Amino acid sequence: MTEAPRRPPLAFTSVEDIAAAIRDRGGRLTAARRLVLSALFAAEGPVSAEQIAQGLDGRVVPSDISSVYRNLEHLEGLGVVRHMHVGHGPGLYALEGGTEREFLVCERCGRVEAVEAARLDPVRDAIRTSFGFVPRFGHFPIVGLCDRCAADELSGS
Amino acid sequence: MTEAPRRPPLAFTSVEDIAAAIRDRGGRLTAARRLVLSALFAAEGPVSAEQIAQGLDGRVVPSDISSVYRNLEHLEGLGVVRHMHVGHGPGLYALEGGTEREFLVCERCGRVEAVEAARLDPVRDAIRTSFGFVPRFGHFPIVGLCDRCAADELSGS
DNA sequence: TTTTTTGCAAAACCTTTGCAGTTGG
DNA sequence: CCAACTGCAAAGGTTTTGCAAAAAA
Repeated sequence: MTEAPRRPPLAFTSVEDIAAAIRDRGGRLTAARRLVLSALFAAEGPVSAEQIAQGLDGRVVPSDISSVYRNLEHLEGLGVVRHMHVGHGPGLYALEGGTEREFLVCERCGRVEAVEAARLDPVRDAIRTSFGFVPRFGHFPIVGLCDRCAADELSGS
Repeated sequence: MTEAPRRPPLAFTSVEDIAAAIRDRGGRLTAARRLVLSALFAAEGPVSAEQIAQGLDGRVVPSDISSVYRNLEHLEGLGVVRHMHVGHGPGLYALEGGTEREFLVCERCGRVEAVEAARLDPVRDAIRTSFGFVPRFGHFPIVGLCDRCAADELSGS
């Protein structure tokens, strides 16, 4: 036994694809919900609720922030979305892609790098073996210095 | 070369011990500042600014929360204190002890386990080798399940 | 005496909640 | 039609800031 069971990846690829999942659970595909989903599809990485509400710099229609929060929460319950906390700012939301991903967050430049979850297996194993502790990087990702910033830090800063 | 240089541990053992460090930088050892320090010495683990302001359940004198925040920030600048973020709640503050410590935070029961920083070297190495990313667990510790909660989770939940 | 620090109040920031009205199915 | 949802406004929790009064050196 080396790895804990990993939940099956959900491979949603479009808003319509998600519609069924929403209705299956008694939910409704409203305009506001559609909007949150299209924002998440339009975003290239994890984004804040406020970025979504403001329309992602013109890429989608702006909307009410409390509805955005409620919809993100709803979609998270469906397994379609997840959120994580990086640094001092607001939480960041992303679609749960078809592939299991974890994130490495640079605390210096803010870059958020997605990595295949499986590539962190040795790391999880090392921590479990040494401390009897099972790390979960999904909600509170690994924070540190990306390659560029690590290099900068060694020289001048 | 396997490890990044680690900042020299500061081995403050009492409030008076820290007084010199404060004055060296033009700071003053006021009653409010003394109070924050004694709260940190009295605490058995990382505590929130509000816990300190409220007097740590009667163990120290209560004080104004904005002064607590300002003093924690000041002491952090001196290298005497550090803070970390665990879960959704307020930030937690602790004295920078003589030994380098990192923390493992259980996202289920809230337990904060201190571990010797050196014991995480293999973990840091693995991440740096695989991703060219230098993790720093000081400010955003490793979150997951402690041994007890991991066991519970496997059985009933 | 001079500069730092305090205590209070108010604001800022992120997120949640109450509610009357709207809408999807 | 009716439960689910919306938009607005208000509140909640954490942290920061402005400012006149107090205190350390």
